[in-house]
Amino acid sequence: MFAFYNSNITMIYSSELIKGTLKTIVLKLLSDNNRMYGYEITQKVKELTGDKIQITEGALYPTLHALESDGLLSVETEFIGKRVRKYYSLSTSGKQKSQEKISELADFMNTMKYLLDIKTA
Amino acid sequence: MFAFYNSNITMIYSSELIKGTLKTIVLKLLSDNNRMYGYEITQKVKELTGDKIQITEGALYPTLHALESDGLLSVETEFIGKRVRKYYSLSTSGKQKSQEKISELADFMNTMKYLLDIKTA
DNA sequence: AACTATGCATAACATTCTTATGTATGTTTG
DNA sequence: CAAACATACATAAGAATGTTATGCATAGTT
Repeated sequence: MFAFYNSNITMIYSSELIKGTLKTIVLKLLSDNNRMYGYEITQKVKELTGDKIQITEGALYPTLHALESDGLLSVETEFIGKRVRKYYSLSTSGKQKSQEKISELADFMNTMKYLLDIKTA
Repeated sequence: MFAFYNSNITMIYSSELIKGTLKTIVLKLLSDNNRMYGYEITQKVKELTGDKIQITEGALYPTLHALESDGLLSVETEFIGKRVRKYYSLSTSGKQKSQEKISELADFMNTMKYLLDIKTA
């Protein structure tokens, strides 16, 4: 057996950290890319994070559906050969929401950075 | 009615962001402070974050119990007058775990900062 | 006397993931 | 050319981890 199985050579973040950030990540990517489909989003995140963040399909697709039913995304279904592909893009309210969520997360991270760095002794 | 009800004058982060960071926050505070009790932790976090992060008791106490049963924390019960107070401090493995979780979160935040800032167009 | 703060605890519920499973097409490789 | 891998969607059961509500009790403030 290999002892490297759970090593940090490629550190994948413990899943709980991703929680709560997924919607923001999706909205951010869509605000930069006009339109994307689900599988593309998973690959883009992997690529941009050097495999550190891997979005599972079980998490992504329900999230996309939720964002859509909240009116933040619009969808266009296309066929590549016989295979379906669903392109998502931000609606007007989605663009606004996107900015809000990005700001909030950026602010939160500053706060967390402060919390982690300070010595409170 | 007041329109300021949900305003951002004092922006409290949407709760989903806190998820997954609570254990790390607790471990960090304990690594800086030798020993602390639950209520003190909630107040310290409020103070350090300018009320932006408010840890609820319903989240904190179960978390402290979980960290304790994982052997990361040890407890000393004291009485202030007639009122009980439970002081928590890091065990040896808790100190190690604390460092790991802090590193992971710091790394995660760098990754997220990159993800949020970059333009992928 | 009433209200607020300190200090613990737990239970019902909600949210949001993971893991597993399902279906189907397209591409690469031994 | 068969098997394996990659692309592409979807959903359901279960786990994890919060919120909200409630409960109890003591201490301080108005």
